[in-house]
Amino acid sequence: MYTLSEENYLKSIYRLAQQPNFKITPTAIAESLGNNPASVVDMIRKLTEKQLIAYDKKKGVELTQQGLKDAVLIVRRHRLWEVFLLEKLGYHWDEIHDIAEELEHISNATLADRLDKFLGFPEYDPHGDPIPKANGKVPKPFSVTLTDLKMGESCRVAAVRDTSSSFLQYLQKLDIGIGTRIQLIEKISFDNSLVISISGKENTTVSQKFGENILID
Amino acid sequence: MYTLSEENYLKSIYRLAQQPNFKITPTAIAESLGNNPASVVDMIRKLTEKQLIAYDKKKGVELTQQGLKDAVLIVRRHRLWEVFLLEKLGYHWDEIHDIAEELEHISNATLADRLDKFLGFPEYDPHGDPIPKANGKVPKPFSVTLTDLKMGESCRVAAVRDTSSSFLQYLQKLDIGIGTRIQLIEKISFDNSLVISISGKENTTVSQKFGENILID
DNA sequence: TCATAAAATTAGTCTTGACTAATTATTTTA
DNA sequence: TAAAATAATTAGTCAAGACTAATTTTATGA
Repeated sequence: MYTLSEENYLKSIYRLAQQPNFKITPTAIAESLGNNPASVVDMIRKLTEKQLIAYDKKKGVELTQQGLKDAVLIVRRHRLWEVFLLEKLGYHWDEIHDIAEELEHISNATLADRLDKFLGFPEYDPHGDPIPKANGKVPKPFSVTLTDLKMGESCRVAAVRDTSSSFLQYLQKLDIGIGTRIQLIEKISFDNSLVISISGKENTTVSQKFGENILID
Repeated sequence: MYTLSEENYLKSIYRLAQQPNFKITPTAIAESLGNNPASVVDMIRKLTEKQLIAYDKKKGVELTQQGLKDAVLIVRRHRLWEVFLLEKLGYHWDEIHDIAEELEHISNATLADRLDKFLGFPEYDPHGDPIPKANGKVPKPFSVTLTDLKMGESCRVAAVRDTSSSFLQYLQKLDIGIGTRIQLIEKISFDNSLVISISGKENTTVSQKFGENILID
């Protein structure tokens, strides 16, 4: 289909486009890929020529219909492989992302669909992100975070926003996974820290940033 | 680990080294990869510097201990993925090679071993080639072919030598797969064609070349 | 053994996708 | 609004890994 690089740019642009009202600038793409902005400008030119994106100084970068379709397919593959790695091969939460980064680029007309079937058509990946369907439809993502809870309320962890391994390892340490029950005990108004009870156990304090990265049901 | 290209060269050299008494020349490598000999010379230099191969004009190219170890691992990954694609995802015999060519390059310390376990530690891949073990040991390959059968004898198909999709598709047409029973009815002395009965059905005539590519038990 | 063919090698080029440094645009902010 | 800061872009470079064309080595066979 496309080169490794092209696919990574498409995916990165797709991910950035998930943030509502966010203007996708060359710098933003550069940061998300760890590349130099100059390199990004080159690739923007290339992808524009291939009609996968449109770039307008005012609006920033946008995926075209074709670009969106392709990006969604890459994300679909990534998330399906994550499910495979976790459920079938027994990897941990924080190990699967990097491997899926490589697996997602394997292109074969029916691979994603066969894998999807083999896995039982999962709707969400192990990080709770929605897995695009074969027809390109994307299940609704979770959007409420821990910080939206009211005092005393409890919830189930549905997904996480940050997927860095430092965050995922922190979660592991706190014994938090998909489905874990969390109750909000107190909000510290000084810095919006959250005092929570995990699975009914003793209270733990976490930062606002932490809370914003926990999506709940 | 290494670049895509480096890995492909290693694997190609390993495959060529399987043919006994075969001198691995730049031209041979070039042909097996579909590359230009000039490109091969460049890569021979590079791999020699990395101490993965040794090149001697008299002896040709040989894998060093390290090179052999790495090549075996790549072949291990390739063959394990082939088993996965056939057994778990339901691909056909002739579709899996090309996909495994991509999957084999995914490097993660434990991926091959986890996959191996998940598949039940298979000894041979769907083409009947031995799957190197985690410790680098390679199960004994099959070495007797259809042409070694005596008149009237029958056998089981254990593997195939040629893995081109034209051959594999021909096999599919003849309804021959791993495990299929074949009886030798007659050898035509003129051109060594073989008259065989597949799974006890009516007789079929195949060429000597065909027979040499069917490994049997 | 010498001429010819084949193989190996060298030299130089190309493309991809990165980079740095320099320049130009655009935002901020004082 | 002008100066300063930030962002975007251009120009030029680099490495990997392929190529072609030319040259040198090595084999082969008359």
